[in-house]
Amino acid sequence: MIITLPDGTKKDMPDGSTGMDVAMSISEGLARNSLGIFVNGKKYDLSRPINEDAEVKIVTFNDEEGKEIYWHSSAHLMAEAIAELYPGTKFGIGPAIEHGFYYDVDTGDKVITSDDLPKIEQKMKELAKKKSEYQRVEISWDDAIKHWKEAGDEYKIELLEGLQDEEITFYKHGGFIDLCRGSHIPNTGMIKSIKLLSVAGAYWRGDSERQQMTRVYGITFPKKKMLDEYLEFLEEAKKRDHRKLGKELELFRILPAVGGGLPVWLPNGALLRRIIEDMMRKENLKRDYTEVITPVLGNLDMYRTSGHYPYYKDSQYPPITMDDEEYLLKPMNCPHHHQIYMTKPHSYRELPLRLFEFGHVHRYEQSGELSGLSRVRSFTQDDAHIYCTEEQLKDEVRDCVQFILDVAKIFHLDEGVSTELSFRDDNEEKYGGNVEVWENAQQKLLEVAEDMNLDYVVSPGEAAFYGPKIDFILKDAIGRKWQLGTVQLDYVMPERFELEFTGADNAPHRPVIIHRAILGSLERFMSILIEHFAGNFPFWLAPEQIRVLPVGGDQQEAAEEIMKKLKGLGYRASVDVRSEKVNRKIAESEQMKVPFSLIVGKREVENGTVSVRKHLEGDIGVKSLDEMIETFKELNVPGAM
RNA sequence: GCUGAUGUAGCUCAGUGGUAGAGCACGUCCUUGGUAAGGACGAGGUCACGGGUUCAAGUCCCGUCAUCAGCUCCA
Repeated sequence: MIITLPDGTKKDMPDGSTGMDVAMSISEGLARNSLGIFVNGKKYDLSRPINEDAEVKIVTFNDEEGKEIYWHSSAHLMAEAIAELYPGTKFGIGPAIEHGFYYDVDTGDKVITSDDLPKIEQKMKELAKKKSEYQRVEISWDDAIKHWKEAGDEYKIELLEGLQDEEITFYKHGGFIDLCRGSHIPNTGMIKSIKLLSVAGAYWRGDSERQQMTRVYGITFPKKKMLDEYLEFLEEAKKRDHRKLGKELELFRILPAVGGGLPVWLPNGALLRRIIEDMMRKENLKRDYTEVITPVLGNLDMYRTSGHYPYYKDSQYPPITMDDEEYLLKPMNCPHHHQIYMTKPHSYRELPLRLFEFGHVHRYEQSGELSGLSRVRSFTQDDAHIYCTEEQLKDEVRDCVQFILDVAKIFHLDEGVSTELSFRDDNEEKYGGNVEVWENAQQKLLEVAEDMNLDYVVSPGEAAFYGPKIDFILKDAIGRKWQLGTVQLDYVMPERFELEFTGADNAPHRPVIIHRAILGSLERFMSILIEHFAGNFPFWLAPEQIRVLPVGGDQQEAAEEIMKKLKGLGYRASVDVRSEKVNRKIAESEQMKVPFSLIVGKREVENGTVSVRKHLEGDIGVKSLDEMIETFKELNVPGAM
């Protein structure tokens, strides 16, 4: 048979050769590190014979698919350990996840807690050392059912019932056997470094009506160094947690007295937010958007017209009734903007009309969902609606995409931007508008993605009910991905609100609406920004940019003069005149992550200079104040670092 | 919303049924200093809230609220 490798190389190998044979034929090193093989796109164990001509791809831990196989096998190893330690345990599912794996287990009366993790971890290490081979066993459905009935595991039986017409396989290693599609790594000995991370409750099949099982999370690596790096990454993420930094840097607080999910902005945070808003306002105006302001309440009928009410009742605050009229705390700005569009007749000459607003909305998120600034009940979107003609649509979408990319660059979030095109799923009925219009719109989005060279994936079934969209996924400084900007096409609202413009033919036409947000919600964006910069904001963003520190009492006046001069030039400066040692003042300025500390002692006063300490860099020497002001000027620009 | 954990001074946290604590922050005073925390004294508490058990509750029980982890949800 002919085996074709990913680089196109063809190898003639005997029928029945295994993935391991293929790996061996390439190099011994590869054979040692391979975790699985894809044969004509299907996952195979390395020990499974290949019986036909095939295109193959061997995967190692460096491949996403390799990690998936490795962690899935690790989940089996953990299950074996749990089964040995807690006989009678029933097992749900145990997949690989983005970082590691989990297994849902039902240990009956004995509940596994985090205190038990070291013991399980230890057992896994013992079992791994045995280098037990993972063996694939093909079995009939009836025999499979029989097996799990004997084992008394109703979860596996339920899984099997959903697999009646499929090929059933078991995987066996050491003393453990599991219903599993595979594939797996050759043997448990390849799992070297093991860390169990946490336990949590999880519903069987994700259904909150059903049995809650214990989900045990873990991660494994082929090298200890990789585990150490991962644990370091977790530490780093913890250090950057915006909830912790938000408190330490006095940016925001969530006060029980105010309410869950209702953050209050402290002076530093309010400043930071206004800086971002001012920058965004300028960027919007530059791109020919016009700003509008609409109230946080709106007549309920308007939301009935838009179709938002009552479908999304679950996430809305209950309506307020006044003078026999019902009002809703607005959960989105769209209908308000449509009403603004409707205040006067429009000519095709006015289009595209771009309305933007820092729209303050309220959504009643489930209590268990609330988390810092990432998920709140009161937040502000940098929302905009573009009313345009079908012909203008593509250009407008392209401009929105460029806008998002430009802003990502300003915040240094432009490395590794990816996008998701959310399209309709023709098997579902939730969508408004007709199919051809959708097809056309989706085609346009695809074209934009292609033209602009976006890194994109298409996700059918992820579209909003009113139209397809492009979502942007940005990567922060430590590689975590966040969904931020979104551009959504809408053919439904113009119909519902009967929006019109007069064309060149003097006849009424329907505009198309683009919904777009660059940052999404200011709150969420700022949580990401805080973590991205670890609180070390660049000069132009820092709420406090410069702190002047007199060394002794004699320099107090000179220091105050400097502070006033800087403030006069528009910088956010302060002075620390307390009768503390300069060491102490420096320590506190550094803790608050102020970008520049200007130390003013006897020598500096005499020479009209300042001794400059830059946050994260330390003492950078004595400079003239004018020279520093030049530096500040260069740094006080959005995007500068 | 569900499961579990947590809730003590502004912050971080000790406190296993018997007089509410520490460090930092805060105030006053001393100290006037040179690149990450000088000293003394002082003030500060509805131990989240409500109920219960007990001679006695920060501590045990129940409920509520909030926070955290995970699940479910996120138009």
